[in-house]
Amino acid sequence: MAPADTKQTILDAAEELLAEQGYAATSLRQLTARAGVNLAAVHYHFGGKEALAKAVLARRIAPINAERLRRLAALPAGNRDTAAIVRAFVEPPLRAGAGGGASPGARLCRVFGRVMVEQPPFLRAFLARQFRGVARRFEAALADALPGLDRAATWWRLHFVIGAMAHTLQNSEALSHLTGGACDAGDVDALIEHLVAFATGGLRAPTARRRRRPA
Amino acid sequence: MAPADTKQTILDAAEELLAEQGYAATSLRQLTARAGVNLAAVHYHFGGKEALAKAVLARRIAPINAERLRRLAALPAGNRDTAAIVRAFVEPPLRAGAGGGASPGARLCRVFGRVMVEQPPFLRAFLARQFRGVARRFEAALADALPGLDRAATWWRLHFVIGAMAHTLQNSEALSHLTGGACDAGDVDALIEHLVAFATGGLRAPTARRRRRPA
DNA sequence: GTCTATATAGCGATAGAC
DNA sequence: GTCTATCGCTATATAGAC
Repeated sequence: MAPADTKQTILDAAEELLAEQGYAATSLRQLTARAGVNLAAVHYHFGGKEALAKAVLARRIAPINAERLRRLAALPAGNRDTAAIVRAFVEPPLRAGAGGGASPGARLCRVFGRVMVEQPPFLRAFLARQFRGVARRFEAALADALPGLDRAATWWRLHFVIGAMAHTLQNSEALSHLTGGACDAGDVDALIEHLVAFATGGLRAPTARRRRRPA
Repeated sequence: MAPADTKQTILDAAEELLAEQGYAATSLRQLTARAGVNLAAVHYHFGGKEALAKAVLARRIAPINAERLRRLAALPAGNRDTAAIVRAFVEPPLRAGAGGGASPGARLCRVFGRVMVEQPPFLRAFLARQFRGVARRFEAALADALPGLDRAATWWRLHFVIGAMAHTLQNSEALSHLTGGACDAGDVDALIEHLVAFATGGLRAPTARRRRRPA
């Protein structure tokens, strides 16, 4: 096997297993067995398990976030179209790796949803650094498009959109099964339209007045 | 230590660690050290690590789902108040264990959000069984309240609400930090109002027409 | 019911031959 | 760059004394 291939093979297998099982539950032995490479190759090429996980994430996150910012910047100045902002935010990760639009791509990008919720301690700072700038820019764009919303509400709602997206990246196949196929996890286009419609409606919702605490 | 106390102590420590680290990353040694009990006591009282995890989850999920169904049943017949349905769904888990409403309770119920996304293989069937009935009843209630929505859209949107809730259970402290305290994860009342307003707006949003695939 | 001691297995990581 | 062999450690689980 050519040297460059080994590194890519390890990255691909790691991405697959991280998406399926998460970081803690995936062992390097299982990974190298599936990839058909030697155990020591992981340490030679990446330095260890933690560094490998960061490499897997960086390979996907960087282009996704670049694409998000590119789409956000392409919106007209003074944009008030909330749906367009949502679309710029959720479409790049949902389409990541989905070259064919079918399930193999869906599996590839699930690692994204997985690590967003697992967050092993050593990844927390790494992930926060990767996403903080993008979150700030989208929050600002949403605040401009929705001037009636105070900042706390804007942040909370962006947080909810991220949650809906992450949960979908992670669990949409279970929903396909539960609904007997009525919700098709492989239909990325339909999924995106459903999510954009829902998120836009949620972001535009009137702010609730504070309720009294129930007794 | 009295016998009954040992079992409870183990459950409490397990819940805490599962919430913080997840299933795979938590070892029985770490758990028993924190609980101040012997390693063998876990196997004596529960039979093993997997059975312990199921016991931790069942202790919280059963009363939460019972309370959800109780609140749903308490709504008037022919109910069209989407917000009331959402509230019946999200308030029990968000308030679970939050006796004081402060952060210790928030920590207790995070295990809920954690396992909803981690899903070790042996828990998948267990969790599906715990939640399937509740999900079906709430989907039916939403379909009644929102007759303009087709079934696939109703299921997708319920799925998004679950995602927003799970992500919040799991990560709201990170949001507190990111916003410099403007979003206070310890303020359960405010959180619930934000989530209910967002989810209701998302559920009521007009269904998107199908877009053409981008080139 | 609680403890010590241990069985059995798997882990990440590394040294050193090739 | 790739391999074998292994170190040092931790994991879950259990046997058996008390």
